[in-house]
Amino acid sequence: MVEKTAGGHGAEAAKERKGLWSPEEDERLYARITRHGVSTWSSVAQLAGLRRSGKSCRLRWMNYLRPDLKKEPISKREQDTIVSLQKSLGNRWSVIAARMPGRTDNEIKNYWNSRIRKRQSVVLTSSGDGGGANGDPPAAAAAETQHELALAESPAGEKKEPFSAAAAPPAVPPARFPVFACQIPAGSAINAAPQSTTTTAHEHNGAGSESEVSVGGGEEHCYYYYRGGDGDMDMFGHLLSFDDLEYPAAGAAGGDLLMDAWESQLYCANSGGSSVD
DNA sequence: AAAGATCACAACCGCATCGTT
DNA sequence: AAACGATGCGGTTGTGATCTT
Repeated sequence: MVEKTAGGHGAEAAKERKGLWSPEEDERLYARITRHGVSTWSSVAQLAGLRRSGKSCRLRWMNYLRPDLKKEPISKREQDTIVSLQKSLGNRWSVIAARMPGRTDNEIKNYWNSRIRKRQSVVLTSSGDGGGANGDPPAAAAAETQHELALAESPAGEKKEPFSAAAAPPAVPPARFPVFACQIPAGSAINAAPQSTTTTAHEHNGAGSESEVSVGGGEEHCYYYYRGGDGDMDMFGHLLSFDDLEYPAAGAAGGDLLMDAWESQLYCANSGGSSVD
């Protein structure tokens, strides 16, 4: 249940709100962070006039408001990667998410828990108890489920957006994060390239007018952001689409090494610093 | 058409870790 | 070295939407 008094004034404003975020709260948080960055999350909550904990603000930003998040459903390739990485890394969702630009640990975790794990348990159950009561031959059931696993696409439903992040100016990550910007020509391949030695932390100006190009590699956390200035986040998503990247077949032997190679493609985009126009 | 069941996702909670003083 | 506060992470729960009967 969402109170409709978000951000309301008055003496009781000190009382912390919980539950779903209202569009107004989202807007306040988004505006605050894009204009001023983050010193500490508790101060963000306070300065944005939100009756939320810093923790809650951080979570909302990381999982929902961050402009570099992908909006489209998880693709088959991404699903394969999740399966592969979960197999090699276990439930280290943040590590898995770090290898999947635009996806959050929470999103991946939810995806795993609600779909993949469920399907895998079906496979195990089917093969373990002799096929179940519905008469499906176990092998066929397993195969069917595996096939489903392999082909499953996310349901078509679009995520609901309380306000249009896409209409907002290109935002920048909070100041305290390691920040690297990558600008990649539309349609260009992203190749494994020698790591740039240039890493430029960007200051937040909130105006989206910056055009600095920086490429950083080997960092555990990496933000890419598009500084085209027209606020087109779809372009952003296109440029950095997971499916545009070439990577070794998931699930192949030596997954970690292979994923690292692939990861390096992600994090070491073509240098050259061409801009996006 | 209505009620109940199921599903997907957002958010919270508690603990661990890290950085600062 | 210890204490404290902030942040990060993974597990779990709550809520709204959708599907089924």
